Amino acid sequence: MDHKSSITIHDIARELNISASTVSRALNDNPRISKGTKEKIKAKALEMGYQPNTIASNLRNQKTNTIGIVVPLINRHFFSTFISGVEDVAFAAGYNVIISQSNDLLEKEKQIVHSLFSNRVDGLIASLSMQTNEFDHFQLFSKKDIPIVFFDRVVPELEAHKIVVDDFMVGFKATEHLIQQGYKRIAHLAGPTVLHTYRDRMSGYRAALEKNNVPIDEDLVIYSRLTRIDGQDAIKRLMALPQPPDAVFCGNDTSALAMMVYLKKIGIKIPQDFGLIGFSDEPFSEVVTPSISTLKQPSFEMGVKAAELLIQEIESKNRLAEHLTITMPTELVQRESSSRLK
Amino acid sequence: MDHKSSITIHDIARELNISASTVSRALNDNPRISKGTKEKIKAKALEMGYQPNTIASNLRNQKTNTIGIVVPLINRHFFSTFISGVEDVAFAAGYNVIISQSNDLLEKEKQIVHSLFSNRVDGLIASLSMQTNEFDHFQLFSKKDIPIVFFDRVVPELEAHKIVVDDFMVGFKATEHLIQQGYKRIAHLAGPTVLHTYRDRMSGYRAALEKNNVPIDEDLVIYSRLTRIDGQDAIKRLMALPQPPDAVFCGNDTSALAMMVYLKKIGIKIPQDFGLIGFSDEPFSEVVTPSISTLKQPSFEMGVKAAELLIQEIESKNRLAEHLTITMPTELVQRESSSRLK
DNA sequence: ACTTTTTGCGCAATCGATTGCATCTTTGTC
DNA sequence: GACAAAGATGCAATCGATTGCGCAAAAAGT
Repeated sequence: MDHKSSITIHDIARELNISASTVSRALNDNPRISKGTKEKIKAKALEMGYQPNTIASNLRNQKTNTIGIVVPLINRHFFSTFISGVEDVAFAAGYNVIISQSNDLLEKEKQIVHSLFSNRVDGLIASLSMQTNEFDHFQLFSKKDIPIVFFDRVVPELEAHKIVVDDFMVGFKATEHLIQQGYKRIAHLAGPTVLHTYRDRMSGYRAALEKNNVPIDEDLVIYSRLTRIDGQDAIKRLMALPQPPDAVFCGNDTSALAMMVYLKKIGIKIPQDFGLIGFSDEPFSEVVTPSISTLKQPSFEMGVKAAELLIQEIESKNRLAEHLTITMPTELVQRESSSRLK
Repeated sequence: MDHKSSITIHDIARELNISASTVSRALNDNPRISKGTKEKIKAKALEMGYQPNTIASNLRNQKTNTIGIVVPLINRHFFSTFISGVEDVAFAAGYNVIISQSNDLLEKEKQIVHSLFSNRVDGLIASLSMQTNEFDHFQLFSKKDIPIVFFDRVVPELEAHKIVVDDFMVGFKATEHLIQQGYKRIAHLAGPTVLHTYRDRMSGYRAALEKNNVPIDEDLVIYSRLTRIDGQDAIKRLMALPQPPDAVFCGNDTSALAMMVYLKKIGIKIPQDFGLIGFSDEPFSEVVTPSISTLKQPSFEMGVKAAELLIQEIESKNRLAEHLTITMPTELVQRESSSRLK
């Protein structure tokens, strides 16, 4: 009772005294098999508890019905929500999803991408690691014409489909909102500018200032990795300036929260004395006190879109000639931390 | 330029005028191949950009190096953190992770489990859906001796390994903590009692009350699904009682937060007039005001343990006769919402 | 010089499902 | 009744990597 070799179509065939081909065709509802035989076979399959071996089928069909996902870290609200969206669509379309996290390490990302390739995923959805500055590993896929969809962290160099938000507008809207609320000296905590995302947001920030005739002060722009510590360090530095800012547009909500905690501690009133706005609408942003204004990106929908696009590409015989870039809308969520005007 | 059939070991063999067997053995560092030949082959493989076809290998080896995960929803802090832990260990051990979400639907869970089986995952890690009250679909695995590790939502009926927290102690510690802080009428917002988890926590709650000679009042126990709405409804009901409680142990942090928001709104002071403690230490619990006391479960470590146990089972020739139940420690995180004593 | 052992490698089957082509039946038509 | 056209099913190759067994050549032993 240990040699539980699964039952195969051959076992069914033997029982019924027919050929395995017929069983295979019957199970796949091939019109060449008569109705009667089909029923007999299906009944037998059920009776014997037959479970198809997807591996064998995959090998023969050169298709795995599997999508690979690469993200820096699964355990982050944006990514897990995105993945949730992908999984929903993928499941409905009959695809499995293999997930790997790069931990923001280029080396691990490379390994993962190779592994996913060897596993012959039908398509790939990826957000680059923080370290990623070369892209050869993705060529594996493009060379074999396996579709890729990048999202979030993307680079223009990549010839592939992309799902992004309009980062320029993010920076612009956030900054202009602060201006409209009457803040005068608006700082910006930026992310690593190797990433386009952050460069664009910064451009938006500058553009909003310029448009509203607010002089740009380079002291008010700080570059970091947007962690909690970074936020704390940044706000300390900013408040230590001869002319400290009275508002900050933070590259994410995490750093905005860190700033808020510090400002509260040193007795600065938010939003009366100081305005804060973040990005991405983390779950905590709504429930902290004061609640944090932010720009919400449609994480789940981005995952849905990514999966839809990828699957469409996988299943269409003639691939899109152009590489699509889908820009998803962001939404300003005004909360207490930036609501100085009534 | 469209028939980009991958290069196989046969292609390498042809180029080198040797047999495919030799190539296979060389690539796998089989001692039967001479050093010189190995080097020649590996060099050629690299030159030709050979990428092994894992599918083919899997089929032949009857092993996929893949672990299946089933969770209700990826996009939930506990689950995504758990998965992150699994992925870490799995990757290091050379396993891929296929993730599916049941959306708390029994039907979807069944489909997923079948699909993962057909994909011949080497092992399964699962948390049951809220609806799950039958377990035949898991028999597929046990019958073929494929190891399963359940976590979080488990049921005693299942003959499989389990990773859990000591829910009784959770309830007990939370309740006793409130008692020690001087609260007198302690309510409990419980989850669906079909799940053992919640039954055990309730037992802990009752035990703590009994031990401290606090009479148990059934009006103070409310059953729900622990959503935000549930929390809000529950606290309204509780506060409308002739003798409302002065503290609540909530089945999770989400409902605790909902309660807090309501209590603040109606002007009740936390923790002076009312104590709150939740469960699971959501990211927001630390940063809301007042911060929410809670019991922290080691999500990531649970994932690590689950993966380690599963992989060990997969790779050991003789399986453990016994089914292990690993109980992970929880930690009381005392924060403002329950800190009445200085 | 002859046998035994070791070393290095190839043949062919295997994993389980799929499918082009061939074969055999049945039905239909004149 | 003869022959074509469907209709139903089987044969055998295929997907790509792995491996037990066998064979030949080289090395070691007597």
